[in-house]
Amino acid sequence: MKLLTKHTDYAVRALLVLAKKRGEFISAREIAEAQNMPYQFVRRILQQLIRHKLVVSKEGTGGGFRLNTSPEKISTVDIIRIFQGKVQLSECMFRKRLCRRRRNCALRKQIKRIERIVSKEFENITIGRLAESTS
Amino acid sequence: MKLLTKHTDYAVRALLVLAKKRGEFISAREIAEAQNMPYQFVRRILQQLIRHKLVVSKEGTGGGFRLNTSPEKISTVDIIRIFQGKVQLSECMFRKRLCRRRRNCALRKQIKRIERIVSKEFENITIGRLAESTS
DNA sequence: TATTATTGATACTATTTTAGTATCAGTTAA
DNA sequence: TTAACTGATACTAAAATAGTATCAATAATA
Repeated sequence: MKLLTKHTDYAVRALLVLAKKRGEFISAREIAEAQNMPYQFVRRILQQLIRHKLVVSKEGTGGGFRLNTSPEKISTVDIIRIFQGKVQLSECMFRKRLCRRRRNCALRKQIKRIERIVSKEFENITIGRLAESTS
Repeated sequence: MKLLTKHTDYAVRALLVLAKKRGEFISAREIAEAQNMPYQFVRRILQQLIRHKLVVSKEGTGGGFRLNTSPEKISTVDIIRIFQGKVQLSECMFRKRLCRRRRNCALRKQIKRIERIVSKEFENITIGRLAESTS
C-alpha cells in the first residue's frame, strides 16, 4: 500500500528547494540536481505547479522558478490533489457505475471517515512546516 | 489517490458473504454472484485467503469456503497487508537505496505518523463490525 | 463407476498508472 | 548571436492492477 507517487514526492521536494531560497529564481536544472531527481520529469512537474499557481517562472538565461505564495500556504494535500487526485480510498465504492451496492456498502462510511482523517493530516503538513523542520 | 485495490475490495466482500453464512461452505461461484464480482478473480483471491489462514476450503461437489476464525478477529488491515503490502505512504522515503536523504527527509516523520493513524483506523474495522453494520 | 460440481495451481493477457525521456520552439541576458 | 533557460507536447518504458483460461485433483451423488 503506497500512498504517495514520485510526482508528489518530487513536487514536495522541489517546493522545499524553492522555499529555502525564497525570492530567487531557481532553474529546473538546479532543483533537480539539489534533490537527485530526473531533470525532464521535474520540469513537467514544475509546469503543473505553475498551472496551479503554486510557482511562477521566468524564461531565458538566469530564469527559473519561484514560489508564488508563502510556504505556509502550500499544504501537502494540495500537492496530492494536483498529482494524485482527491483523497479517496477506493473508487468503486463511490461511483454508481462501478458499484450499485453503494448504499449497502459496509465499508463506505468507515472509509469516508478515514479519508477525512488523512486529508486533515496532510492539510496540516505545509511546505512551510517542512522547510522549518529540515532547515 | 486511491488507497484500496479491487483485490482488497473483493476480499472484504467475499469475507462478508462468508461471515453472514457462518459454518456453511459457500462456493466461489456463489460468492462471486452475490457481490457481482468476476468469478476467476475471486477464486484467486480466495486461494490467497486460504494461504493466510483466514478461510478454509472443501473440495468437490458441495464444497466451497468457510471462515477459519470469528469475523471479529479479521481486521481490514490484515486484508490490506495481504493484497497491498504494509501500510506505508511512499517507499522512497524509507528504503536507503531509493533515497539517501532518509534522515533529512522532512516528510518522513509526518508520514510515519499518518501511516500509524491509517493502520490503527483499519485495525478497528473488522469483518465482524462490517457484517453487523450491513446485516 | 461415471458424471458433475467443486477447489488447487498456475500461466496468460489486457488495461491502467506511474515513471521517465526527447524534441523543438520561444525567450532573455550577456 | 549565442547560451541558458522555460513552454508545450509527444513518446517510451516499466510496473501495478485487473481479469481470463486451463487442466488436474477431489468428492458427492446418481
